[in-house]
Amino acid sequence: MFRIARLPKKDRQTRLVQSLADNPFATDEDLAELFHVSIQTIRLDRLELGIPELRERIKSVAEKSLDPVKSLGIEEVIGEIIDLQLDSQAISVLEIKEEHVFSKTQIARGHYIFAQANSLAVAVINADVALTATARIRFVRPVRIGEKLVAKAVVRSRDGDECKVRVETKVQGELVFTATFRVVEMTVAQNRHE
Amino acid sequence: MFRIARLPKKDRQTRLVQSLADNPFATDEDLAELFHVSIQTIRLDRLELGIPELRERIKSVAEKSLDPVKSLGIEEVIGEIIDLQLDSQAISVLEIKEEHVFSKTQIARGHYIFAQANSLAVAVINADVALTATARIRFVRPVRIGEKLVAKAVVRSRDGDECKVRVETKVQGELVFTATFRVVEMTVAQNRHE
DNA sequence: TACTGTTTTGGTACCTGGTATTAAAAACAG
DNA sequence: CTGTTTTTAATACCAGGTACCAAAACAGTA
Repeated sequence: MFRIARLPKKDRQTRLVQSLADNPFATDEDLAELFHVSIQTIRLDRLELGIPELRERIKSVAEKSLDPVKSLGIEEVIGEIIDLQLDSQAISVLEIKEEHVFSKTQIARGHYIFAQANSLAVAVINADVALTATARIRFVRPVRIGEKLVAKAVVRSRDGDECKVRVETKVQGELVFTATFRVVEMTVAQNRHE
Repeated sequence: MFRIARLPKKDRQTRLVQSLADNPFATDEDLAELFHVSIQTIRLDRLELGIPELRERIKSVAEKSLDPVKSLGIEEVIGEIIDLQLDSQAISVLEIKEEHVFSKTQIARGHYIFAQANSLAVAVINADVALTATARIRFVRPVRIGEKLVAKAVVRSRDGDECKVRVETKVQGELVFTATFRVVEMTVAQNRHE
């Protein structure tokens, strides 16, 4: 009888963490088989690593998914705003991932690029409520999966409750998209009809 | 000693279903207390109603949330295409739901309206790959939650691999958004780099 | 009132996937 | 070869059940 090669403790534990990360549903028994060790060893490992038992793991996944915060399909603002000077300028970053591209070509769908620019244009306006009225946009070159879009919005002019906002989106300094938005502020009175 | 009012079986069971719908984490014991009956009664009820035990309920919630299908922010095409005549015209419908609006005002975010129009403009083009090059768009009036957007795209002109597509979006016949896209077809040769 | 059917309880044995603890065996290192 | 680390084993116990059986409690009615 020959025994199967076992990993050293350290290695096993790092693999265990990985393993549970992409399959939180594994029981200790499953893991024991996977690593060719006894159930007790797995339990010791979990103890040392502070990993909770199966049921707790599943529960926490379920709780997260039921959390109202997450369930908003898209975040409040598309892209992460990293600089914001109200009524002046703002910058946001968006990394193009699999869910943003055409599966056939791996090229980003235009409306995500637009969404980043549009939500930035709306966010930069110093008003309770701001809505896009018109826009002229240009896709300079296709954007591919993995590229990081940096959008910069600048408020160009202001006339009463209307602003012109210019947004330029670049990938590593290279211009890929431009847009000019006319954004209007709205009084909440709008809410009267209903 | 007076006993607390109990519901008839039928009522209890319908309430039980509701109760578990908005809190799948309740144990039989919790439910027994809630309805002032014994644990066994709850179990009989679950049996009759075909409701699985706590752990299975939690598990299924967790599985759903880990399902790769759900995690795609926006669907492949925004809105449901109900008519499509390639290179000529197309129509899609999108109902504005909670996830599409600003929570403060219940008004639809511009980029969803744009996304519906943009993906329709791209879909109507009879080509392997079509990308938006430029667009001029106008939001005629704000769109509110619950409204059904009907977008109609018409191919206006064609010049080699470039098309002009006009999209008008209406709610019950009332114009709320217009856009003119310049869409280009792409040869897959684009994929050469990388 | 006594009989009958439904509904509710109670109790027991058993299951899964653990925790907690103690102890022995094996592996490895100096 | 001894000391330490690592791995196994064994046992008692827990939550939240399933499956099953029998005793109550209640309601209607002949």
